[in-house]
Parts: sequence; structure tokens; C-alpha cells
Amino acid sequence: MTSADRLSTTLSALADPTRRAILARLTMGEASVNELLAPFSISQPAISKHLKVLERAGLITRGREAQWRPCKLEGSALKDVADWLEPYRRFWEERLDRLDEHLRQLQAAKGSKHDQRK
Amino acid sequence: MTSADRLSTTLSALADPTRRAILARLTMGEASVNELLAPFSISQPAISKHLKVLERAGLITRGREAQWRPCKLEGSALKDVADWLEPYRRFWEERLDRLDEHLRQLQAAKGSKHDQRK
DNA sequence: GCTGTACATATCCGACTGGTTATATTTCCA
DNA sequence: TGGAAATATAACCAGTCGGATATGTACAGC
Repeated sequence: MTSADRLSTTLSALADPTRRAILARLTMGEASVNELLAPFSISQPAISKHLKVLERAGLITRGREAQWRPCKLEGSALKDVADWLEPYRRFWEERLDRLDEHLRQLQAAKGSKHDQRK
Repeated sequence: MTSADRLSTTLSALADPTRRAILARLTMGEASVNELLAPFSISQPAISKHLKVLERAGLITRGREAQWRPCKLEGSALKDVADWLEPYRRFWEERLDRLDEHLRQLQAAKGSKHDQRK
């Protein structure tokens, strides 16, 4: 799989609120399928499918403990996303800079008036 | 649209290599549809669809200049992704791995890890 | 006006997605 | 040994996706 395809797989795995909720739960530690199922009103096979997608994307790994298949968060795939995102940082920080500049101009305009309250 | 849905829309827009390539091109400045089309061997309507997806996700904005519709990168949607990603950083950074492992061992030592909740 | 250019929209198609229910598999335990 | 629990797999369905081709719309310049 090419690097672009891997990133696509990861991002599309993340583009689902249920799967992101699963990842959020896993930040608190490993969990079984049933534990991950509990907060949702969907069927168990649906969760198993989500876990398969997350595993395929490298976002989780799975162990074996008797009849349990504990899930564990795997950070490295998220790092790929962060690394892709990084070069774009200036495009949202720049925006904030401009907003900040704008706010300072507003502030200056306000300060030049006698009555600062509406 | 809820916050989760907006993030899902953004992530699924990013989960396509063609759309990410379009964003990469736009880091070098605004571009027309034809300019964005050039590097790809897909049809013009296909690019228009991709641009619609990117616009809906808030990743680009579009102007009007005669018969051209220049596209411009919009960083704020990417910031949403970065903000979502940030709490997961400790899961890929090496420095905290030992602490994390330690915490997970403590958690495991508490036992009854796999109690069923239903 | 007329023509060419830039782009959007409509429609269709095959592949994929996220959900379901039903069933199979693996493992523990009484 | 046999049942219950945890999980996986199979089959199905409706909706979405990314592509195509064909056509429509808006504007520039002659």
C-alpha cells in the first residue's frame, strides 16, 4: 500500500463519529468488544466491523485473552495524520494572526472614542 | 450540523488523495478549476465534484472572477482536525511511552478488566 | 448577435459503507 | 459434556462515493 493510500485509509477510518468515540474510550485503557459496544445503540456485529476498520487502518491492535479480544489504541497511525497536517499549520495560525490584527484595530478604534460602552 | 458531524465531514473530505493533492496545490496560492484539473487524468466534472466536497467541508472557499471560480485554501477546518488530534499526541510521542505503559500496568493490576457491563 | 471558454449540473454506473439479522466459532464453567 | 458468553462471519439492503459522458449556463471578445 502506498503512503497516500495508507493515509487515506486512516482518515476515512477517522471520518466516523462512532469510530472516533471508540478511540476516545481507548485512551482510558484497553477494552473488550462488549465494553466498547456498551455506549452505543447499534448491534455487536456493527461494532466488530468498526473495529476491523480501525485495525486495518492501524489505529488499534488486538490481543487474545481467552474468548476476549482486547483492543488497544495505536498512536502511530495518528502520527501520520499529524505529520500530514503539520505543513498546513501556518494556514490556520495565519488566519488567527489576521483575526488578532483585526481585533487590535477594532480595539484601537474603540479606544479613540470617548464612550467605550454601547 | 453538530460538531461531530462537521469533523466527520472534514475528515471524509480529506480521506481522498485527489482532494489532498488539490489542497497541497492551493498552499501555493489560489487556483482556477482548470489549473487544479491539469495534474490529474480525470474529467472536469470529477474535479468540480471534489471541489464541492472540499467547499462543503469548509476546506476551501471560492470567489467569482468573470467565468472563473478561483479556489482558496481555508485553514480553519484543518485546525478542527488538529485540535481533535492534539489529546492523542501522547500516544505517539516516545517520551511518554514509559509513563503510559506504567499507568496501563497499574490499571491492569486493579483486575476485573473485562467485566461485562451489560 | 455568435463562438469559444470555464465551469456547473444531470444522469448513470459499479464499488464501497454502515447498518441489520442469522449463524458459526471459541472458550469458560457448572 | 453441554450450555452460556464473547466475538466473528455471512448475507443482505439502502445509501453514498467517485468516476464517466452529455448537456446546460455564464461570461469574454469579436
